[in-house]
Amino acid sequence: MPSDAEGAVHARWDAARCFHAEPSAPGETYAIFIPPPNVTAALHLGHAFNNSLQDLLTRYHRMQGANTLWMPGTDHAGIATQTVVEKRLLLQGKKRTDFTREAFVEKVQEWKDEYEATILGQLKGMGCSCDFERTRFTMDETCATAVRYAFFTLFKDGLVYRGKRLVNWDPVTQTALADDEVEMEEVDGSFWYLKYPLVDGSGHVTVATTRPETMLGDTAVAVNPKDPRAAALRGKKLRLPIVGREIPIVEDDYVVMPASLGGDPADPKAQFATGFLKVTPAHDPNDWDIGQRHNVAAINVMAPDGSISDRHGWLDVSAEAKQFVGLSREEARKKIVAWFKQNGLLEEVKPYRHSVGHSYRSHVPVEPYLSDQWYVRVTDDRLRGTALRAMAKDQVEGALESSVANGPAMAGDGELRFFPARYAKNFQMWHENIRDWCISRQLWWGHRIPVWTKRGEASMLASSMGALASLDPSHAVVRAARVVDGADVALSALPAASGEHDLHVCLLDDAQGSMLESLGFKRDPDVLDTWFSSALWPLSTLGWPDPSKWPEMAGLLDRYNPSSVLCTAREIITLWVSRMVMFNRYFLGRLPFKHVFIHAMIQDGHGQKMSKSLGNGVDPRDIIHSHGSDAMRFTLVSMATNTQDVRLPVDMVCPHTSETFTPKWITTSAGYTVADAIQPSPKDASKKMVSGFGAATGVATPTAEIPLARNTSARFDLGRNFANKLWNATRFALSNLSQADAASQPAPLTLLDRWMLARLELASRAYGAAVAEYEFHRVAEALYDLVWRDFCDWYLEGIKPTVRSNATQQAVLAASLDAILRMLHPVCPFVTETLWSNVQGLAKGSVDGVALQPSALCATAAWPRFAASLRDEKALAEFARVQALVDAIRKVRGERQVSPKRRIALLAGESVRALIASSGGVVETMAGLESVGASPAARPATAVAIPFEGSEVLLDGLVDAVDAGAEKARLSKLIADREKQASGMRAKLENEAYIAKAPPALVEETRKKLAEVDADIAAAKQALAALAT
RNA sequence: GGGCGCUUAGCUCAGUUGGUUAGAGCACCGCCAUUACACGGCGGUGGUCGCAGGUUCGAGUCCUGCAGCGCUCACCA
Repeated sequence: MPSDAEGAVHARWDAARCFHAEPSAPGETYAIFIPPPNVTAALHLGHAFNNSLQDLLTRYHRMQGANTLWMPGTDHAGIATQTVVEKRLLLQGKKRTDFTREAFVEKVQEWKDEYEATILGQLKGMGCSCDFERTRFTMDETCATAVRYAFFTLFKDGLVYRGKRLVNWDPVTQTALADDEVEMEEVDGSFWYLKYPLVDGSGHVTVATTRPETMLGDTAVAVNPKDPRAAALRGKKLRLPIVGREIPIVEDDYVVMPASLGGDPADPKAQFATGFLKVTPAHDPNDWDIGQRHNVAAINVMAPDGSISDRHGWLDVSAEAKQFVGLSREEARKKIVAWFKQNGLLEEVKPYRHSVGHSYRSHVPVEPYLSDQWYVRVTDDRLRGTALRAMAKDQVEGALESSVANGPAMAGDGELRFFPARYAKNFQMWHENIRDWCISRQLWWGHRIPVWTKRGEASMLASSMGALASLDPSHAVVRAARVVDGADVALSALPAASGEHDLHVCLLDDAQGSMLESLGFKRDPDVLDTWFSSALWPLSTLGWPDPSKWPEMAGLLDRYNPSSVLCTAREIITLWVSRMVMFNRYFLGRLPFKHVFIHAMIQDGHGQKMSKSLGNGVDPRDIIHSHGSDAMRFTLVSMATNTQDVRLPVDMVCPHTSETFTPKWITTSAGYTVADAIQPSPKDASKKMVSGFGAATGVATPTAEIPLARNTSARFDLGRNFANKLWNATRFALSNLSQADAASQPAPLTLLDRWMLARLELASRAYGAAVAEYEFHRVAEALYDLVWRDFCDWYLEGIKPTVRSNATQQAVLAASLDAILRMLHPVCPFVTETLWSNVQGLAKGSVDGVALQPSALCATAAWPRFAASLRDEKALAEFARVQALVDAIRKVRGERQVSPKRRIALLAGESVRALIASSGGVVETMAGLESVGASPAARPATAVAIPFEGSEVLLDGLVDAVDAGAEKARLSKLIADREKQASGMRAKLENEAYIAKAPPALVEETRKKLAEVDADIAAAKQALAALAT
């Protein structure tokens, strides 16, 4: 089996250091940064797919002579990794807070070490030609230096700020989440219609809400100014029930009017709206905006754990309201509804199904929560604008807004190109609607924010300014902000200011940290969003900002940034691609990569995304185990079309018997189809195994008796069969080359030889074109047809009788084999490398027009060069006729079930005999001919006729006696087929509009084709008539 | 709700600017243990290209509408 040798092959590559990039080496630059996989878990097939394509690109360009770097590494994945580690600790009955921060980080570090090793092992197992000597981790020293410098620079430049904003708050893990870390889930809820009385006793208004508990923080009620009731209410105030707070009625366009009062009936909100909207700025993002517009207060009534609290900004707690303080948000909701009911202020309750944001981490509803967080001002033109200006002009939809289009020019403007092009639109729309990026996370695992803060009265802070004067401004930046609203205050204005302020000091390194702490400053406990460090990946992996600190990184930054292409899935265009473009351009003034290639997603057999939590991800090691690495890669490459996600039906392998079987599927409560946690062995139900779903969800833990089952998929048979075919073809070719006859002579190139060389030249061009367009399935297709259809089915079969005595043909065979191994190498590196030395060791003649530079390793071999002279159109056309003739004869043999051993005589006219002669024996070999003769005057009784190119070809000796009935049926069917074809063409030619409007060449071709088909019909009819007599 | 994509043979998918008989692999049927390969060879069966309109000499391909599926962004009155 070809896959046996994979380990040995890897050892040879390592020994030769053939994937190590040296920036000083010659060649065009070709660089790829791996999308660093999260260290949360082992890689699945989605990663295998992503990396197979990157390796194909890398190896292809390496063989083209490029100076290549494929930069590997892993991502610390802040929230995700901390979560998995916390879950594991929970199984041991421990919580994060049972540890010190340092001790906990140590635990996470252990997990990271384990999975980083697993991931790198998987990459090697897949044959990835990464420069493993340069492997980075987003939290290693090099990356940490880059993160620190980037944050410091952004802070200094005013692009990082502290803001009091509503964030997506996870009350369980008590951290802010980025917008994209919130998952929407459909929830059955209710609409509660609450009455708020007017202060003047003249009645009430009714508001509708899905979250009655937030009413404690209401500071206004809004009404649409067009609402007919608005005028009468203008200037009036409401008495907020329970709290007793007097709140204004404000007028705002945002409010949807009920359908009955002229609201748009198509707007679902108009169906249930009352026209009055309670405004709770501290607990709803839209209300926050309304509050800003009308200058009403934001009153936070919740503690960070989501309970009702009077200690986080709520001061006017009435005696009536006291009973709700301390309740969870769920309990508070029930009790507040009950209170309204008791007091006759609950008008109505309607059931309502709507989607609610849930934490992707703890899966509880996210609370919009007012808190202080750090933001990157990505809305600034220096970030957003540079990203938009980077786009290739022809991929921009419409025109960029003029303020962006007229922004400062920069290297790389207009050079960022997406493949497929439609994804450019995603990128553009994201930036056109971008909002500032919340980058602080209340976690322990990550890059800690390098800001020290002291809070106090302005005058007190001003007095400690003196001590800060000693700080080196190139290593420390000081800023002040009002606590009340987070607004920046100039340091010079601080002494005159009043009220509480924050003094923030951002440090480039920790050297001055203890000095600040002795002054009463405290370091921010939060860490940065994972994507902050990911955004720097094309910079940090190359030693930015100061490569001189790491001697082995000298020259990397200038050589490999910008890189050639980023290969990734569409889901992270916004999270990652955008931010890399913004940061790379901001910090370095260039693009991080010129191309963005977005590939399909790998789904399971039920069309579901492979996910860690579902456990439906397939480990590439399972597929390597069942099919081999090359087979996996070839199959994945062949599935890489640019429109369609890949659906992969997955089977299970019984660990007890090694049998492959289809597991029992179940549907989870969330509606996913997964393999039941425990599966019985197909032949012996007493033996059991655990599925990936069982292991991932913790429903079942694998043990020695009930082990984890591997997965496999019949889809990979394609690749396995292909690798096997190549293996056997090579063996056969080698045996012919080593057993050449002593009398072997040079000879002119046969048609078959010329055809094979032309096919190689053609395949190489098709390959290059497909790679340039990132259409990888066309690469697999070109290789499959070249190796299997052309080389094995026709060339190897065709040369069998002649190759041992024809030295020229041996040279062509050896050159073809050598070129095929080279071309196949980027897709199937292991089998080609294993076979390589055998083929390289051949003493063989050269072939004119084929340049095959010698190389010790296939991995470092040069791409085969084919002269344009090999592009022999005549040979291609003539051999196509040979194939058509052979096919026609084989078809009759197949239909008549003639034994392959049976040799037959062919009788035909001059042109067919000339074609057979020019084929150099190929027709005789492939069609099983014993002799070729001229058409006789009298048709032999045992001859069977086939029409070919408009004339009759007789096959004699095919059968002992012609079965007239069967022959009639065969010929009649053939005639019917051709008649159908002819009538279609005839109809066309009789259509005057076709003659008049279709291109003349096409009309001419139709005429020619029709004449040929008609001739075939005539020949077949003649044969039919001969049968009748 | 906005955007994007998909719907082609039993299954998984190709099908480049509209062009002559819509392809592949698997599965299925027949023949073949022929000296590279049964993970093989040769031959075959199988599709009114989601539905309804339109443009065109000509539509799987372009346009409009509809239906279903998926992804993504937005949305908790």
